[in-house]
Amino acid sequence: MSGDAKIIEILKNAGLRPTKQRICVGRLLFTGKHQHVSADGLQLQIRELGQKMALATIYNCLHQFHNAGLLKKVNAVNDVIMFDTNLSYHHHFLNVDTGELTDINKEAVSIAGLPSLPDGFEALSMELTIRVKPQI
Amino acid sequence: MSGDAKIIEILKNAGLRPTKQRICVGRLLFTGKHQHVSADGLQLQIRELGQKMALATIYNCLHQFHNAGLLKKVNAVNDVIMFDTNLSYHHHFLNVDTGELTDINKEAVSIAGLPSLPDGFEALSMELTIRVKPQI
DNA sequence: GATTACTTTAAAACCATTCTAAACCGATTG
DNA sequence: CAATCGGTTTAGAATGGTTTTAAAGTAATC
Repeated sequence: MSGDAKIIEILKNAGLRPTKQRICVGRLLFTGKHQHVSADGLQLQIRELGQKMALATIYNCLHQFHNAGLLKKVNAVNDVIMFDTNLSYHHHFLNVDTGELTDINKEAVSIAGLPSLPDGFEALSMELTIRVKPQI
Repeated sequence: MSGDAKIIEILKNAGLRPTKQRICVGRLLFTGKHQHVSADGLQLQIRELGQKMALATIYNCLHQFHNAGLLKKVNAVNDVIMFDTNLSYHHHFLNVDTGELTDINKEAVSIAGLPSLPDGFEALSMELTIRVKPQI
């Protein structure tokens, strides 16, 4: 697989051994197209490729990728942890029926006049979530 | 308990029978001071009062109060569902270490230029979450 | 090629939440 | 007052996403 070279490069740069499993997950995630994934959803994708991987391994991968700064963690929705391959500052529509997330470009929203932080705290990130549901 | 009259009134207006348990939880929640609570945290408070209540009952209460519009549901944090007695539109600081939420007055932030919703969807609510952590 | 350190895995454990089915009110009626 | 009837509470079991464990497997190093 020629495409794997790029994935292996990404993993090495992140200080992660390019194992078979991490390459497999990386191939699904680092496609250039942003996406929101859960461990469970990934396992389904992997199954569809005719492969199999322990759920624990997928969780490991996702957390390692996250710690390495390759993924963003999105607030849990419906009890499921979601990861985002879009690392840039942006916001989300949240479909409350399905838990599906859709990116909102940061240019589409302007947030002004931020409040001062509580004493002794520093801000890590900020995210606007707009809860939506299908019209009846 | 004279203070209970007000709670019973709230429950009746919401179409809920004023049972011992719902009054107990209501007394803790509808104090006039806004707060963020979880089922588990409430059970601790109740224990400290020398009383006891099944966790399932507390969950029931919280969901019934929420359905009746007496509580807002806040996005789960650290796998725990949080309810907010502050029903007005506002935002939150989220202490990522503890999961603790702090209100941000809506006046403190101005959000402009909202994006158009996906086709066929309607917006339910919107919330800005600023993740913070204690400075080292 | 052997050693060492890290990875993966299946299975068990965990833990917040929900479900179940039985006991328990509390109001209403005869 | 007793019988009844609907909603309510409860302990305990079940659920389901996530994490841990300990053993087997694999990659890197010498």
